[in-house]
Amino acid sequence: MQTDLQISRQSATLRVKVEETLRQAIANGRFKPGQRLVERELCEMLGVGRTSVREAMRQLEAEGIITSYPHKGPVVSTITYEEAQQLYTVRALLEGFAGQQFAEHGTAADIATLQAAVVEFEAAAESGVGARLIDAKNAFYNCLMDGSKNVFVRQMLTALHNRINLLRMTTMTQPGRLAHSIAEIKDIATAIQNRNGPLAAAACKFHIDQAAKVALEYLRKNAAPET
Amino acid sequence: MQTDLQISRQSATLRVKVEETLRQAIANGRFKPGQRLVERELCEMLGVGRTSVREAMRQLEAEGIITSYPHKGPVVSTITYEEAQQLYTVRALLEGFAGQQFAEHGTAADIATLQAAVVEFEAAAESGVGARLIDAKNAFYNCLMDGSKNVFVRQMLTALHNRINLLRMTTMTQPGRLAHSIAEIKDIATAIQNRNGPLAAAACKFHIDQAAKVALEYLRKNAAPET
DNA sequence: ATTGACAGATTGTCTGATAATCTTTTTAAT
DNA sequence: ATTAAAAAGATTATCAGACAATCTGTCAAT
Repeated sequence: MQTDLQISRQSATLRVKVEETLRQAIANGRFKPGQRLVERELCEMLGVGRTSVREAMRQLEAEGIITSYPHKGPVVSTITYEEAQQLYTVRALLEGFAGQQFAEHGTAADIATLQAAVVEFEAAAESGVGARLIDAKNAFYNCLMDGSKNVFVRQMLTALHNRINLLRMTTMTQPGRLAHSIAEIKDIATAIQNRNGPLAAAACKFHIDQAAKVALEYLRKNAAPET
Repeated sequence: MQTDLQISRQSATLRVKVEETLRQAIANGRFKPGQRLVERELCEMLGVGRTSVREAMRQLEAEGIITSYPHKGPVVSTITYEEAQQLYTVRALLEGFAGQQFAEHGTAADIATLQAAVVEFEAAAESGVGARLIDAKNAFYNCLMDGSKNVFVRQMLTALHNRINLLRMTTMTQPGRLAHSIAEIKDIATAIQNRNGPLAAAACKFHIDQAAKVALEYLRKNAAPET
């Protein structure tokens, strides 16, 4: 008797699918920050009615990845240098917390999962396949977020990740950064495995701060403060 | 030439007004947690079309104050004991951060505003007028949030406050709690004024932890784990 | 008591229409 | 020619009506 027999869950209201599609399209750069999202075009492009598109917009707007001005319609959100700074700051705070909680209250199974994610991350890095690396990274962060044992922290971090993605600046593309990144992640995992809460928090913060440094540096150089 | 001359903000698309109205109605208990929000009823009640109501729903859903299941419609969110715990935990974390930032980077003007808020809070407490007390409390927290100088922290804390409000349990109704509350708030303000970051953070955390203790205690007693 | 069919209620989604508002172009005045 | 005012065009905001899909409760049959 299998415990998990889910029929392909076809339901998931159209609107949700639209949300997912658009979120994805924005995350992978199909729609770029600043770009207008014209209702009618989206309807045609997606083959759905205005209702679904408009409701999905409200959701994405609430998530912060699109911004809309009354009577002008939505645009993909842009992030200023200052906002990026703040984004990374609060991310460091929350992820540090998650790391600490993980270290102090995570189950053995949680830790095993985290270690597996680290291993896969290394393998992915070695393989050089971009998509695999991204998946591995997400798996790691997902595990870490769950470690907080706090739904709200998870929600907030997910939202933050989505918004940081807008920077379209996979900090890992920076030469040499990847190696450091791996080392930092291993430090995090190690601290957690050793049940050292404060050290885990510090490692998380350090990791994010390093990523922030690279991203902000890049942002400053390619500063494009448009309207 | 006045720098701020806002005409009654007539614009604010209908949808936004609906959001505000409903948020308010939920915050003050007009709609109680668990209660269904039937689309048609809301339309009649508010005198607006389904479009506006549905889009407002998506917003409130994203904020977490309503929850909706496909084909069953939205209900005012309920909060379990564990969720309440988590809510207060992350609130303590963020408010602690805000307090620390305030102490370390707040301007003299910010501090003056905070002090004024504290004074008004005391006066409001003395006056015994409930509404005034609530306003004063909000003013204080608003000021504190701004002290973080971080839009995202502000957004997150606002969202958290809205959700905690669902508990419909103004921790201050607890006998004797108000006096403690005032003392704690004064401690926060003092630490900030002394530019003592860590102390300010600790004071904020302590304040929230105390509030959490009262709220959770109350929740446990009146535990009503419905479906 | 359990099952199954049926009716009623409500949501999900589409379409068309109209008003409100922004943007651009054209026209008019200096 | 330059600037201001007016007209046109485009897009959003909102409503209303319709229909399918889905949930819920009722009631008879086993």
